[in-house]
Amino acid sequence: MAATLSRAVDVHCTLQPTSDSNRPFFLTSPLLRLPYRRRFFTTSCSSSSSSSSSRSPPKPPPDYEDIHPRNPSLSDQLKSLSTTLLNQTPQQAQLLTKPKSTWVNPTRPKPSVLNLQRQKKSQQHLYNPQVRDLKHFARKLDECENSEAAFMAAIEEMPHLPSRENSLLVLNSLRQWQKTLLFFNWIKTQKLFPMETIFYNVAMKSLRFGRQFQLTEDLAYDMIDNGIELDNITYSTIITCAKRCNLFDKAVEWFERMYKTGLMPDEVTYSGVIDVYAQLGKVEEVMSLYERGRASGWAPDHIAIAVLGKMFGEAGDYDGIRYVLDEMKSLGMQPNLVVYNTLLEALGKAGKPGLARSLFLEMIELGVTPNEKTLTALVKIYGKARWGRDALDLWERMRSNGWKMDCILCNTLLSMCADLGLEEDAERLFDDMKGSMTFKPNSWSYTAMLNTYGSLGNVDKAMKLFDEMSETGVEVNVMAVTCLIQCLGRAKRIDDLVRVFKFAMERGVQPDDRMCGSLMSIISYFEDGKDVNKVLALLQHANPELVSFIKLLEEEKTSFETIKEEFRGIMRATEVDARRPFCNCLIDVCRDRNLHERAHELLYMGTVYGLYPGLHSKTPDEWRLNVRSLSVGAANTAFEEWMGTVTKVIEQKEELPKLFTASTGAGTHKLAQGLAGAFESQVKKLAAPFRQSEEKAGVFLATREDIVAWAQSKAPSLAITS
DNA sequence: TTAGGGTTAG
Repeated sequence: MAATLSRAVDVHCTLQPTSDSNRPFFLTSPLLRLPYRRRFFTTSCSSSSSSSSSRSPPKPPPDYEDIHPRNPSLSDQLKSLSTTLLNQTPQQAQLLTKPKSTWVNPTRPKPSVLNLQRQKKSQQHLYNPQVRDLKHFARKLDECENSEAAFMAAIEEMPHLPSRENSLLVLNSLRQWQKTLLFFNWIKTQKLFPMETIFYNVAMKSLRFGRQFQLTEDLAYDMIDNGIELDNITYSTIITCAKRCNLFDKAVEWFERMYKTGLMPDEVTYSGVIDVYAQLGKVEEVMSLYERGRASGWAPDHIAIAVLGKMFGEAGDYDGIRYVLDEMKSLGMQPNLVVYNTLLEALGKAGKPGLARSLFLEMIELGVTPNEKTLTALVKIYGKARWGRDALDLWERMRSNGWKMDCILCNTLLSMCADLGLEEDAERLFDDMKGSMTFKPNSWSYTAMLNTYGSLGNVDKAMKLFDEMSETGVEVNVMAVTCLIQCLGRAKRIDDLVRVFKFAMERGVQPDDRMCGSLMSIISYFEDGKDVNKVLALLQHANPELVSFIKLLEEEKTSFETIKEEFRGIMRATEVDARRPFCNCLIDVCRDRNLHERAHELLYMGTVYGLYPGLHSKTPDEWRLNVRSLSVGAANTAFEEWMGTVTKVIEQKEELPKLFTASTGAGTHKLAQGLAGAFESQVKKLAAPFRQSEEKAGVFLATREDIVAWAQSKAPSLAITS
């Protein structure tokens, strides 16, 4: 079986990044030979543990796409743009065909992908003495019944003539998109003046607020049909409307259309589109657009910078965040509150609590007052990092400075209490919230409290709180139930667990993958017996396929081919975030039942499907095994597999590094709690020569010499042949 | 503040 894992590792490390031929025009253009791209996108696949390795995905198996559905490729999306559309404007066509000359010959214009001059809004807001009457009228229209008849009756009472200015004022004052549309159509039929772009733009803004993309697009087609000019405001409104409706392909489509008509985006439209790609996680495309804009002389503003920062945060990409900070420095830009908030959040997601703390201190020093979002980000970071002292210092600072709190911040503080096991602080805040007029505890607050009690094993308090939640009319949701189930499972109170589960089902709670994961982990606490069957019955209700799969794993005659096929089906049907926990639990279940071979097969499958990125990494001097995201059973399986591979390497007399390292983590993360201890006993069981590092907790080390001696002691034939 | 873009919760 050792060979299976080394096969999987090979799959990870032999693939080169995708070639330029598949990239859209702005990536393949020779215009783009810029530092960022060199640094980030030509990194060849390496097995080192540097952050670049996360950008070198393993070669997926043939059915990978089924399990990880992707958005349509950008090159497909932008094919028309690259091959035809841009060529339609002579200047741009020249840029694409003769790019070099634009750089070497300063007399030629600089390549441009955006208009540096932002579109001006019209300055026609003259003093209108009828403003009050018209706004009052708009309010009445908003309040009238949502039917055409009621609207037509109400419109009779328009206090002044529906002149261009008066109509525009009313249109702009309406809040409900239905009314905006009715009023828009009405003024159109009145034909008192020609409909200009601004009327469409105002109407679209209202439709965007109501997330009505189809109607927005209909208006745009109406403009095209009637020969009314679409300007940058129109396009950016359409694009952001599509974005808000999660119709990213539509956003790209309208951006393409804009170039097609020869209109150049200004910085607002441009950063809007960059955000579209950022939200799709298309980092390369974003950076290409960004760098091309920069090459055109664009000085990005706070909004564009925040878009980049958020994108790198979502990707957990610290190098990217550094790039954003460097960009700001070179632009001479001082971050504003939103940029600080975005970067704090990003640093949290990239796992850099210390840098987040420094950035927060810098922001305070510069006199920027944090808001609820700033504090929420920081509280979350300190909680997840288990930085108790920093968390409590910050909380104290919040109190003494009288910084404003909102419901999300309070709930984040409660979650932090759960992370840090601060029962009394949580109870105090929870009681304050109950007494507050502004925000009462909601299902998030109850869930955080259940988590606090759960993490401390305070089962009775958790049960009592759950009763209170059910009685006070707070929505009993799947997350709260899952927290309580975890707590009851750990306490092995299975009958209570069954009761809670049934109650939740009666209340209409829909089990999700996270809940199934919890049930499965509880199954792995027990080797067999009545309790397991009780939990299996619940899992059967929540996810029958999973129970069938567990039974299949337990049957000796099941072939590896069947396991592979069924595993694929299970993972395909599972939410991305729950796939690794599922695989971990399944491995644990197998090991508890002494099905070690099965456990290895599952680990192999999990590795092939990319559930354990960074499990193995190699440099010439050091081979590492990182089991921090694995359960105890999965970590033990991975360790056995690793040692098997190493033995094989010794057998084949291939080169070995000086040092072998296994990281379990030191127990700051919930999953890692106990992992180091469990790992140590596994090492002892195998008599493997790993010792805990004295400098770094949760790291185990072994030298080449020790490993070779150990392997030879286990298989004397190795010693004879060497 | 009155036609367009960015930031908070399992």
